[in-house]
Amino acid sequence: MNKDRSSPGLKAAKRTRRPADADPTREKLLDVAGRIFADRGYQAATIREICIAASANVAAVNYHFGDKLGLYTEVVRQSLHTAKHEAVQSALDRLAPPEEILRDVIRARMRNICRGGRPNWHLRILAHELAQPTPALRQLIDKIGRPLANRLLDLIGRMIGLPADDEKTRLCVVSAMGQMVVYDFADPLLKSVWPELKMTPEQVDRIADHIADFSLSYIQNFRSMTPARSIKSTKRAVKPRASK
Amino acid sequence: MNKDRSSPGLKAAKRTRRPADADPTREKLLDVAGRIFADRGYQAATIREICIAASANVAAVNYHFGDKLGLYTEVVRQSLHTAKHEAVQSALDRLAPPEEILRDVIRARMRNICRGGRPNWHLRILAHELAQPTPALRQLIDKIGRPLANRLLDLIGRMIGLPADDEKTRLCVVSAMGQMVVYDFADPLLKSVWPELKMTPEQVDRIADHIADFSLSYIQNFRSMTPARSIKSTKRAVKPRASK
DNA sequence: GACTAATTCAAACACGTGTTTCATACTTAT
DNA sequence: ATAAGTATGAAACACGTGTTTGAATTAGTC
Repeated sequence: MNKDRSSPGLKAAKRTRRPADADPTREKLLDVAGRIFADRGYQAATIREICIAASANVAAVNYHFGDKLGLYTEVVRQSLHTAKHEAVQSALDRLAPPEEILRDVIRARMRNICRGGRPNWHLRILAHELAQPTPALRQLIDKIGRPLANRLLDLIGRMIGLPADDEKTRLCVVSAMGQMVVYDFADPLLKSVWPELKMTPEQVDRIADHIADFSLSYIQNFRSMTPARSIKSTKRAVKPRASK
Repeated sequence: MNKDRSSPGLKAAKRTRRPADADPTREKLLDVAGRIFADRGYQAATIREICIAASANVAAVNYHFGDKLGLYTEVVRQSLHTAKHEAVQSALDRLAPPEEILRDVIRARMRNICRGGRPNWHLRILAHELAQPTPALRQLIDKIGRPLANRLLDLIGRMIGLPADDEKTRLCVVSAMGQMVVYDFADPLLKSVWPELKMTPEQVDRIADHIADFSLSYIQNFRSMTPARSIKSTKRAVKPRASK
């Protein structure tokens, strides 16, 4: 509790060597911690393992970040400010037919799962947070989960002609997102029942296209299948069971 | 390592009171451990917490189950032998049109997520296992994940007229399963962007029907959209973009 | 080159964990 | 009632964890 040490973890001004912002051990620590937190989770990851991998002393974490949670939240904070999620956002800002926007968003999101063959650790941290929440979960939801979901609600709501907060709109958004997130959550299960799944860039693009096709098939036909629904939207639309 | 104690954890024959199979503390321990393991995960759950909740001594776990992992694997084993997943299996065994089978399977699976309002802890254990695998993961995959996936591959493969191991068939199965599992994996995220999601039995049924409609829309139209594909199956079918 | 602050290091600390010990109460068969 | 095996209880143990300490080392400034 007592922070009588100099503890530059919250240092406001470092006298020298600020411009390059290159504190080698601090950077190395963040880099290594990101990967280790991502595949072990916050609790299971140990400071000693991180420090050994970063060739740093155990006390380095407490010196530079205060404590373990400080290191973790800084890792999460940096992962949010990275350009990884920008592709998804920019796809949503494009001026194009909604079908194309949705397709591009799905592709951008899918490409984020694997970055050059290896799974992107930014998303695995979210997976761990959902299983075992830490104080960083709210931050993650507010910064990436909620904005994306809200934009998708608007987009798909327009496509099916229902308000964004209609239950049917939400169901469609969850259906679309569920198809995506299963690939970074259920990874061990997928590998087990689908050995050919290698997540190469080409295959990831095929997956993205499939998800877009799969989703658009229902979304694009929804309007024609629901006869003149009132704007206030009752609970459920008529079942589009046998559309043929 | 040395098990010189009597250690009935692996006891083959208990002299008395076998018929009722009612060892109170053992049963209580299993019951409590199931819930605690389910929402904390294997590592984060502590033996002391479990024993306090079960009004048992800390040594009870080691006495009845050998060690923590023994308790956990027994919890998992019992959760597999329970009747929870039978509804899903029996739905697959029905003699009915494939569309109805798929719809019933989805409904049975969705109803398993929430058992009377409260989330079913059997599935939350799987969620934790996928994030932080333990030796029990393989068991879970082999007993529930793989069989269900294989039957769905057959079912959907027949519906779209492609072999079960075709990439397109797998993509469709993952799309269907992804829509379901997102509801027990991304629970905190869903609650955040969809406050009205209460998972009442009625709403769960609506969700299940939606997932079935959403999936069948693509699956049922797939055949008519792919012109006479060769049996060996090229990589991708023609995009069913504008089916109207 | 000396002084000062920042940083690193090895060691120790405090604490929670799973596990074990051994004494005690209990149950059952003789 | 007695003896033997079963189950429980409180305390202690061994170990890994995050954290702290204080000295040693480095880097920057005059």
